[in-house]
Amino acid sequence: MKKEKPKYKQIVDAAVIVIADNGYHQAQVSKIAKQAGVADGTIYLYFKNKEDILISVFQEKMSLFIENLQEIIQEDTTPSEKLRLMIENHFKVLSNDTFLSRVTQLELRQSNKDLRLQINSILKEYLDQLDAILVEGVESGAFSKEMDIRLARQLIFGTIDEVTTSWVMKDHKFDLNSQASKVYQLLLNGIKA
Amino acid sequence: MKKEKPKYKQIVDAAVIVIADNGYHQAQVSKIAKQAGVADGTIYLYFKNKEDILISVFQEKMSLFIENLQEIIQEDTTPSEKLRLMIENHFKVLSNDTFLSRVTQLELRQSNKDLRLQINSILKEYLDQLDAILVEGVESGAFSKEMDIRLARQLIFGTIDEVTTSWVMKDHKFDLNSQASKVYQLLLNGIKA
Amino acid sequence: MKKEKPKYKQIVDAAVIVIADNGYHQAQVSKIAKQAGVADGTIYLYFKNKEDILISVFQEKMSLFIENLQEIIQEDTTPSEKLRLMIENHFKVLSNDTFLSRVTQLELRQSNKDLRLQINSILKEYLDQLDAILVEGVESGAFSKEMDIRLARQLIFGTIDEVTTSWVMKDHKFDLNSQASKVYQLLLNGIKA
Amino acid sequence: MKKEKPKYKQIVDAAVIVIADNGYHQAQVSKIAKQAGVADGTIYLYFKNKEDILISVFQEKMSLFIENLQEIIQEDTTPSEKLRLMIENHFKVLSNDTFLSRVTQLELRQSNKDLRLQINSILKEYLDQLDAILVEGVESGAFSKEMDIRLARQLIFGTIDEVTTSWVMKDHKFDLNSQASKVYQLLLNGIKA
DNA sequence: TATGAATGAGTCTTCATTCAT
DNA sequence: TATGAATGAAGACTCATTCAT
Repeated sequence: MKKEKPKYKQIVDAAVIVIADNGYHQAQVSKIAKQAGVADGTIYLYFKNKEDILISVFQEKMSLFIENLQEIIQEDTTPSEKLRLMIENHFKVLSNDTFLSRVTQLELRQSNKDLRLQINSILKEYLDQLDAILVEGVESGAFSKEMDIRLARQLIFGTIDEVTTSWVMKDHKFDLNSQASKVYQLLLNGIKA
Repeated sequence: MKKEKPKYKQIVDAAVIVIADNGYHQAQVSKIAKQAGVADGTIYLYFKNKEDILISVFQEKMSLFIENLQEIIQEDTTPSEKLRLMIENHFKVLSNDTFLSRVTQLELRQSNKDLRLQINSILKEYLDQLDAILVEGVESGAFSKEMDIRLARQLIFGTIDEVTTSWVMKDHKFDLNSQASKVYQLLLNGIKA
Repeated sequence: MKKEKPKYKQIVDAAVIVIADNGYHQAQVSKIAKQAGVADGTIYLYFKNKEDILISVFQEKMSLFIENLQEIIQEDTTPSEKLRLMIENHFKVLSNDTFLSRVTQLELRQSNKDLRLQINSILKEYLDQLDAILVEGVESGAFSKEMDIRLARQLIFGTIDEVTTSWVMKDHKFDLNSQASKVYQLLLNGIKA
Repeated sequence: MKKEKPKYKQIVDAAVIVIADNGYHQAQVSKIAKQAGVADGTIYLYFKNKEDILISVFQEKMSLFIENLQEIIQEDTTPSEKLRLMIENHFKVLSNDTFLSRVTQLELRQSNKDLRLQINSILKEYLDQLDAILVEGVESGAFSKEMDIRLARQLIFGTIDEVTTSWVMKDHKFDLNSQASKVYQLLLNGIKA
């Protein structure tokens, strides 16, 4: 499978760096190829077109969130604790890779509607995991029975995303990880029973 | 002042329609000129460049939120009630102009970092109003004393924005206004004392 | 009408020269623009795309044949004489413009099937004129009553085209005009009553 | 000799099919290799470059005409009869292989001047055979003494080629073989004594 | 002989902006 | 003020050919 070949990963990683450094609109295929140490044409042996590179970037990096999240959910903890771990994990992954955080919070959002629809469908898996936590919480009585799951999801994801974007736009000047417990507390208040 | 001349408004309104109809990347200056009923060159008598048009679009339309919000704050109501009215107002303004909602939630976000920084500085006035409500709420004892104002602002704005974007991406299929009271309740829970 | 603007003709004439000099596959749009003395982008104010330039070259230049031919047919002469004049005219037009002859006999034939279908539909008007002469000749008894019009047209056009192409491929080394009477005699023998 | 190796013929036959199916400009080396069941690189063990493949296609397939023609000429018949048999043979060979007819009449003509010069030199052998018939006819008194051999050759070849191309462009909709006697008659009239 | 992954040169087209009128 | 014809820079993608295995 092509995704397991080293050059595939080489190019995806190069794309993250080039986009973070130059911005989405200045991330030419030739720059990505140069950063990856391959010829321009080689890109097209692994990706259908430029859009395909960007989708793959998101797909590959999103898995960092999702894989961790699955471990957390499998653990034998309460829904509230799962939520806290999810927020901590989200902030930790992005804190550890400021290149990636620029790309996901700022640059990739400059793509057109088609690309964003594709990104959303990748994101869906993450949001589905979040929904599962919320449903479990309602059923266990930890979260409010009147709660609208979709709204709660938008509350949580919207807040996390806004906090993260703000952190990136302020050039990572404050410590994102240390925000986690306060964000958790605010969100938990909103949804708890 | 140039902003009061009829052609200035003509061009800004034309830009909203063209961007909503064609998307950000397909909103060429010549299309905006045609929609506004002026020559391409005339645009440059009123705007420095294309970016200047887009900033002006945001600036002009943002005032819809801010003017209403000021009336609300001036009213003699509790901070919680002000928050509720602000959410309702936000949803109402966007519900009334689906063209505008497409433009602010989807299309204008495809701009580059510089443009978004400018947009953020316009947005700041709106967020400052929100901060004022929050401060008032803390001082009056309605909102939690431990609350971090910045985080609370991100909680509120992030959630409103996420709900709205989701509504636009689902082609306005559900009624945004009717979400207001549930969103208010969730957010209030998060921040109340 | 856009075809009357000087730049339209400037570009068509430039295209003939560039194609004749460099060959069909080496006739880049930028070369044509340079030869025409305009910017690359200007080409696209007058032509939809590169293919449109090539079709226009054929269209504009084909009219040289057709307009002359109409004068000849309107004259009060016998069908045989009309045929003779048509052949002479064909050879004369191409003899007078060796650039054009390279382009029509060699270069434009390297185009893909779509373009050639378009060229054929332009050519049709010319062949219709030829058919008219043939029909008139059959009716007047000058040409054989058993003659198949389509075959006769292919005999005449095929021969003229082969003679001309051969002249071009031999770098115009012999005098094309002086072949006219012999070609006429051969063709007339083939079709006369 | 490499031309007798099985893979050589495999590749030439694959090229005919690929060109007929996809057109000259869409006949990439990799498609030909795939159709032939060999690796891309293997092509270059048997052919110098892509042009060499195309020349070989013409060379190999042209022999179909020439070998038959030699048998006809060796027979003890009159020059007029030889001409008739040559026309019939030409039409028959192409009728029997519509793939080949597309390739020779339409696709291979999209090649550049160099390739066409090479093709012409291969064609020369065929035209030389035709010349021999014409000379014999003049000497035997069957064809006109004033006849210009080169013009007569262009009359005959140009007509046959035009009829055939027309048949291909009309998607082989009429029966080419049945045109032979009428074409023969027209041509004979043109050149007979 | 045979493979096929890698190479990298080459080009059409768009569109924000200008400037002579 | 207003016009709109003209400008020209910039970039994604293809495919014939090579060469290490």
